[in-house]
Amino acid sequence: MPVHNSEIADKFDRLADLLEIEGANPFRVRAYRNTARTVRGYPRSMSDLLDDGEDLTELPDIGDDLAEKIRALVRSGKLPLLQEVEERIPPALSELMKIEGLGPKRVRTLYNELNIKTLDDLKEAAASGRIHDVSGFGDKSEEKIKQRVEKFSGEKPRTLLVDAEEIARSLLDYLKKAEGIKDVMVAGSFRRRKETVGDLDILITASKSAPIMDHFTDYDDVEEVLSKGKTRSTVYLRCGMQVDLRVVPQVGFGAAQHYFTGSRAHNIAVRKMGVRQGYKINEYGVFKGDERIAGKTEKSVYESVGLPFIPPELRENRGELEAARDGSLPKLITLKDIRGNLHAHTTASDGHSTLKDMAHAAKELGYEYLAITEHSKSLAIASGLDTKELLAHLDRIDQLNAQLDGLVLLKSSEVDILEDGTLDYPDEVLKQLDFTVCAIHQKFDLPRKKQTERILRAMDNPYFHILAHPSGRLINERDPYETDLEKILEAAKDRNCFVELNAQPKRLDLTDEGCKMAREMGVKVSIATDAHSAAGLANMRFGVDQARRGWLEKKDVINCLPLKKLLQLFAR
DNA sequence: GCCGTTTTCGGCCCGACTGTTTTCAGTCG
Repeated sequence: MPVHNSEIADKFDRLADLLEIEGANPFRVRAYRNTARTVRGYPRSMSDLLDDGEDLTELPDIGDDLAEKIRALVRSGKLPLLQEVEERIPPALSELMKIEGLGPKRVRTLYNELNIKTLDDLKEAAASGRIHDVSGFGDKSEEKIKQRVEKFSGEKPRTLLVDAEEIARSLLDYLKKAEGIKDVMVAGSFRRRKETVGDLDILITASKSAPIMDHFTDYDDVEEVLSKGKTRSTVYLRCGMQVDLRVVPQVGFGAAQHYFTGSRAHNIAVRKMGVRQGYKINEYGVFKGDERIAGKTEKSVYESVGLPFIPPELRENRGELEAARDGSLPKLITLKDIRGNLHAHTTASDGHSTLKDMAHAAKELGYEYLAITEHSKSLAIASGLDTKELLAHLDRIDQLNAQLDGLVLLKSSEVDILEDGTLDYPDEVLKQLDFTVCAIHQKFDLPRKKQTERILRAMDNPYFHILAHPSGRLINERDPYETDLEKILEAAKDRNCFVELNAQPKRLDLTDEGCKMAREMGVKVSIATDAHSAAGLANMRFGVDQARRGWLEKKDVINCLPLKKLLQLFAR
């Protein structure tokens, strides 16, 4: 069983927590946290990289020492330094740091003064009123700890982008009614269009800030006000989401947008570039000494360090700064580039809209084509069609096509990839389709090697065209099944197959990193909604957002092609 | 612990808010 990147990252995070509590060199602590972040976000597993003989010191912020620690961890599952530290101080102290308002210093104090080692110890100490006497704590601290330890339920959940949009929309409508407000926008990972959002960062310019802050904390959905100041306030909404609101002067709005859009890693890298040129870049502008030299717009911030504007979706410090520097930023795909949708269901299998309604909805969106991809016979739970039903359905599609003007329905199917890698219809049926969308819907728990081979075998079938939702994950609900994406992409490249970026907000599968990998390997992507209703076709924009995060351009996406060219691609 | 168009040593992003202080440390993003 290979050690996953997430396990490696968790261990380094815990090591950083414990060392921080011990009072270790903060920069060394940061180095471990950087490692955790780098490893967690890396598209290939450390285990694979080592197997391929790659040099881990090529990764950002990883030097000889950390490369060796990762290597040992992958080989043995152990991080000896962490074990050493855990013998010195109680491992559960790192859990305590997850309580809002408790950082390394205060956790250390509570441990030294009251021998608090676990969440239960903390709960008990707060309940029995022992905390407010500790130096540096008081009545308010004790009361907050009491409340927060009560409500604490582990990791903070991240909200799906689609849900965050709904929350943000209501809040923004409300905020816009405040007196003296000029600009309002949501920054942060929301603006970077990340698949999930941790909290909302709202940025406002206004003539006066105090009325805005009052208006904000008066919002109906606010459950708790965490802090409230002149330029920044933070609240929890009833749904559990944290919202940070900042009021910034208009003259530095661009700098503020840049600062609060992040990502942190991107910002730090940009600021370092500024420092090298003798500038200070913060949320108020770009400064040379006391003189503001830029910051009205984001473009001016980038220009100050000699770069072109970088779209928010790329700001993850995954090579966008280097690309910007040598003029090779991708010209990212936009929703307008999409000419059709290659994955949709109707009432014939498990969809909720009729064939006709789906066709009309697609036409409304200005599409040239819509592929009808009902489930295949093995997927009984989704009313998969047997051969006879499929052929009858194809006839209905032909009939409707004869009546349609300006939109072509493509005859396809979401064909199950069976456990042995065969497809769920015989070839003589498959060849009657314009193309196929093939997917795994059962036996999610095969070992990685077997699951990968299953997909490769399926791709050997000349009627295989697009691998649908390549990982099978449902965000926050179901983990991806274990596969070797690089091998799959290699095979797709060899066999002229394609991978889907499923645009359902819960799937967004390929991931952004997966898109980037596909692009780099020369495998083209189909962005498709997997719509189960006419309304579901509108999810395309989430797919495009994710594609942009994955550096995809119009030319990387097959459903940006006109119909004739698209169909040529399917001739394997 | 990492890193280098000032550097193989000496830096490492930086400002707002809170609570407990009595001038600021701790936390957070």
